[in-house]
Amino acid sequence: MKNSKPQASKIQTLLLRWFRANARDLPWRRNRTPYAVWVSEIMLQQTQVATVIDYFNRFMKRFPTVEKLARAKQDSVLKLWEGLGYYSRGRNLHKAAKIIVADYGGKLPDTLEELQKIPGIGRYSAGAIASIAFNRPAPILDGNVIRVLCRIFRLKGNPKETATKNKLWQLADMLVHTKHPGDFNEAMMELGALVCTPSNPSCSSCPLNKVCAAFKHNEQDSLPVRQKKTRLPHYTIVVGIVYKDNKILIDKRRQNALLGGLWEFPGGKKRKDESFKTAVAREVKEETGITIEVGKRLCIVKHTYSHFKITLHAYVCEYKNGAAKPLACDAVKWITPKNLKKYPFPGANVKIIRQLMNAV
DNA sequence: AAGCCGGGGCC
DNA sequence: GGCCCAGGCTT
Repeated sequence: MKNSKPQASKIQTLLLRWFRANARDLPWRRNRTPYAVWVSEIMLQQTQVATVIDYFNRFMKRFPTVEKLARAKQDSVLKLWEGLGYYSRGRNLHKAAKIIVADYGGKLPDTLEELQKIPGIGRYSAGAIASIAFNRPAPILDGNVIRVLCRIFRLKGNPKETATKNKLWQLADMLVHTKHPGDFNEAMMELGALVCTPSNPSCSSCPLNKVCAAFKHNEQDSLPVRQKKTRLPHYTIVVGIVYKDNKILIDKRRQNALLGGLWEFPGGKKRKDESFKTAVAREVKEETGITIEVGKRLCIVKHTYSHFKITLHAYVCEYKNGAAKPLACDAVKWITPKNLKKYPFPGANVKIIRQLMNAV
């Protein structure tokens, strides 16, 4: 580590020069207000730039200020988040907007410590907002920076482990440019996204190839080290499209559950010892209390999450009796088919809705 | 420290 | 089909 200090200014100079010539024109770089930086950083958590752009533009158009966001209904916020994933980000962003208006006079705090008290803002996002929006010399460490640092310094520890992560934070802190911290941090991420990519990095055109220890030893393809893969479990899910007087029953998932706050068709895991139709009737009864008659299967939908896979079997059903109540969910509602698009649904349910519209 | 939380881009 | 992504929260 003793030799890395003298390299810091060289790395800074090379990287900033490269960034000024190669930075992408991104919506959140047009007008770097703290609010815009904050929204973009939350959306960009574990989500690629290309995916975020349209969501960011729609969100900023609908909620141009923190006050507008604070006054919004959660359904409106989640509707704009539909399809983006990690919905706790949307819920926390909304919750945080209310806190910022109520406790911070409508202005985002400008220190690392205060920023990390805001829901949804951790060490990375606090550093990103502090450096990019407020020009404070705070380090950041995201997937891109981890990869760049592991290669430049030829770090062979597992980045998932705390000891390695601490070393990386230390390096990021040592390197961050005092006068241009935001540009430097963005440059590190930009390099990771465009040049120092996970596979087939463009080392020959990298501005840092002269100072990169991994490149020197031709180890850029094996760093950072990654851990072993595990097989994803698979579940069979049944759902009911329950009709009553040309209306369909939907329920709102519990806030802290997977896909919390989103609406869905009632259903759940099929047991091994029961038929599909029995499973649909049982799940709908357990969730909403009503009795139904299960009709024909509408479609089969496959969907992969981070930690498991599901195959969804959707059945068209007819309401029989009982009053729908939110027994295992936060709310239930009978809505007309054309109102389906007004509610936020998980991706797998959107696939079903698409099939439903095609069938009509 | 480990598990949980989505969906899409890319190879 | 697997890896990765401008991570944070909970236990």
